Amino acid sequence: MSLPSSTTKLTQRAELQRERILNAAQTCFIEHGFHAAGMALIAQAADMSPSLIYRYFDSKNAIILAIVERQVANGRTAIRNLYYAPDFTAAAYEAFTQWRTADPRIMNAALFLEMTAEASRNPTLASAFVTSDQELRAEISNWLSASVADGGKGLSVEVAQWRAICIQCFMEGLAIRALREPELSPTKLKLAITDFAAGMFAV
Amino acid sequence: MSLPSSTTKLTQRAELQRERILNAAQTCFIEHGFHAAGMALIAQAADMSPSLIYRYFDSKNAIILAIVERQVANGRTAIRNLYYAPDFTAAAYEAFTQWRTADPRIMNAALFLEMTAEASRNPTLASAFVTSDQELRAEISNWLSASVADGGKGLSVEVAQWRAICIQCFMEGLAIRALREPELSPTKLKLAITDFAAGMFAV
Amino acid sequence: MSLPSSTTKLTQRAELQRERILNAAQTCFIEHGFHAAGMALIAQAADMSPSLIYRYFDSKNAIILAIVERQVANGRTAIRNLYYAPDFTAAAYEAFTQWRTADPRIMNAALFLEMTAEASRNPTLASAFVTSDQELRAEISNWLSASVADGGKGLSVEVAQWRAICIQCFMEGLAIRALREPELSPTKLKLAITDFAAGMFAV
Amino acid sequence: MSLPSSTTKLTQRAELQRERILNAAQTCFIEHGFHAAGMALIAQAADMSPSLIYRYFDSKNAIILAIVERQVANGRTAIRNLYYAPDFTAAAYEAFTQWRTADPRIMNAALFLEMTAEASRNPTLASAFVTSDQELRAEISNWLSASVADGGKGLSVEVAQWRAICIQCFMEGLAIRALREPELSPTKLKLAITDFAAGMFAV
DNA sequence: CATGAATGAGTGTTCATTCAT
DNA sequence: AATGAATGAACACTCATTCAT
Repeated sequence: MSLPSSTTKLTQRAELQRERILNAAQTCFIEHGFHAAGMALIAQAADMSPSLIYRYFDSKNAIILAIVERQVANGRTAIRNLYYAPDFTAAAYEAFTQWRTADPRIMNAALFLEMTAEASRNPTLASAFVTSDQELRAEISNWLSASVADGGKGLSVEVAQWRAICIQCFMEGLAIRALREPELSPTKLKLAITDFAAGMFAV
Repeated sequence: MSLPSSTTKLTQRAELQRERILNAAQTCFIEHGFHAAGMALIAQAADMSPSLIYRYFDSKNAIILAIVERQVANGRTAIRNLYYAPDFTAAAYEAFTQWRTADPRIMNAALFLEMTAEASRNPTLASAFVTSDQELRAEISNWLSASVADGGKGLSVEVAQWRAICIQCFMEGLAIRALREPELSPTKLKLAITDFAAGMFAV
Repeated sequence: MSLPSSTTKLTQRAELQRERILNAAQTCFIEHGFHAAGMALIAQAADMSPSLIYRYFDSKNAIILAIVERQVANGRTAIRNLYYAPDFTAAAYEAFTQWRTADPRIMNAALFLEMTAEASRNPTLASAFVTSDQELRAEISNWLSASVADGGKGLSVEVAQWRAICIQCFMEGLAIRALREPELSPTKLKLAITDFAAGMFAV
Repeated sequence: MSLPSSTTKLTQRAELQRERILNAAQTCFIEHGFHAAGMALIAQAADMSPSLIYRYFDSKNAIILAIVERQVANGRTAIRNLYYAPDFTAAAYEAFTQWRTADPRIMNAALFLEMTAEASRNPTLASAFVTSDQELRAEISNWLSASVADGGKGLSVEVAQWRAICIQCFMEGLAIRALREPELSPTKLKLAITDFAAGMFAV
């Protein structure tokens, strides 16, 4: 029992270091952008030497890839918060707010947009996004078509599909608003969300 | 008469050169991203030497700034196409399609997102966007609150304000969709737009 | 006539720079070896910035390749000195001496050996050497089989072929001696050369 | 009695480890060259961790030095094969062949040349070679001047000295041929060797 | 005895920018 | 107006070496 734990510990340490690097990198990427954040800066943020990073990641690109993967996973939980919430407007407004956090566990808007822009040039990213976005939308669609008793909105399957697209566009549009107009009046924004939701949830 | 015309000609030529550079730069930025597109590449695309670019722009950053400014202006005309159009769905779908063009007169989605992400780091950009986006939204709002006879939707001024926010989010959300799921089913997308518009235009 | 000369001048300058770099690189390679001579050192020796080197050569490897090519060409003239000379012993001894010069127009022994060793790992080099060495040997062979009246040694074509191999081995063996025993007694060495030549030139 | 044996065992083990490292290093050096073969590669070839190597050698340079020393010793036995052999031509041709083996007990041509080139920059190496090469040549000389009854060639002591130089040059020249023209016709090469030997062994 | 973790100095290379012509 | 030549600072990355365990 002690030996297995020892070997596990080694792997755990490595995993811990990887996460430390990813968090540092993410912070740097948010603050300076993918390219402007050099390995030296990331290393400094992770409190280690640049060379050590290469023990855990093959290249800077591998770091970016790893962050993208992690964020794709995080994205799903972010959406779930939306339809598990009792008050859609409040939840969506919080989403708007959170787009600007630097918390590495939560998707950051600048990172999201830069990743998305990069997808138009990097096929690997592109196909990863296609898959993940379709799955995400399917989940939204399921929620909309579930019965009200089950916490859904009771829409027909067909309608749910269109509406899922609308909601996805709207929520991601909020990311852009969050970056370009962070001071956008909360009152008006909440009214807008409520209005939008009313249309989307109408049978 | 000859001298003034000569100086005017020079200025005209200068303006022409600036535009040639901006067009070349924009193409390069779309294809490779802001940082990966080097001055050498831009110069080649503009069919001139890199040094000559510095006669017309102080730095690479100034080029980016100029493109942003130009695009801010273009953005307005893009939105206008929307409410001048008889068929909103068709117009919005065309907007989705055009987000991916490389035509320098039309806003490109990758460029738009990269610019937006950059705004979170560059205060100059940020304030430019705040102003331009507010103006844009005001225009949408005016359209929505104009009488049907005048080509508007006859909404109350208050409601029009919220709806303008919704429409802005939705249309920009389409930019993200255009990049991440370019193969998204046109049929479903059009249905989604129609559905969304129905809610937005309802009195 | 004037314009062509102008364009020629530009090319001449570039060619001059290339040669300046090659000479500097060769000196550095001789003094420190291929790998230990960094671009910074070469640049310093050429009295220019490291980046400027990249205007004239694609990579450090391209520089090495260029030096090899140049030396392959030089090798031929070196051999020719041998059989144009009235006194073979004196000429061969001078060859021994010159193996250690740093003059970039003359093959240096350390460079020669390092290039040769590298050939066992780099196929491009390898095939370049095969060709050049065969041509070189053919020339020696022709010399040996030419009539005495024509400055040759009057050997049969067959014998000349073997002897050319012997001479090539011997002369290149001198390169190794020049490096490992630079203080080798000139007297004994000359006697050795004379003795060797007597055997080689005997009908 | 137990303790001494224990320490002896340790020393034996240490010596074994050193040889394991040297063999691994030599293989790597032959395959990749001195500089391109990193400590990590050598360690992997020796099936141990890079850090452990430093328990047995002070530095990478020390490993190179040790290999050189070992090869200096091996060189002597290689030459002995030559004059112990009944058929000089066959023996010399085999030497040509063996210049390209990777067997760490036998001198490899690429290694030999790289070491020799290095000697022009490293005085320690240089003086080691001077000594060893002189001894080697003395041995050849003794062989040539020994009576035919004793397996020698019966040459005068004076002539033997020159001829030894010739033979050394020729045999080492074969190393260069082996690297640059490994496909050199065996038939012609053997004829060349025979011809050369005839001249060398003539009284 | 043996290792994985860690580092600092160095590698070749790129690129926005300046300047003489 | 226009260019080729030139540079310095930065880049991602490597590697021989050390050290705690």
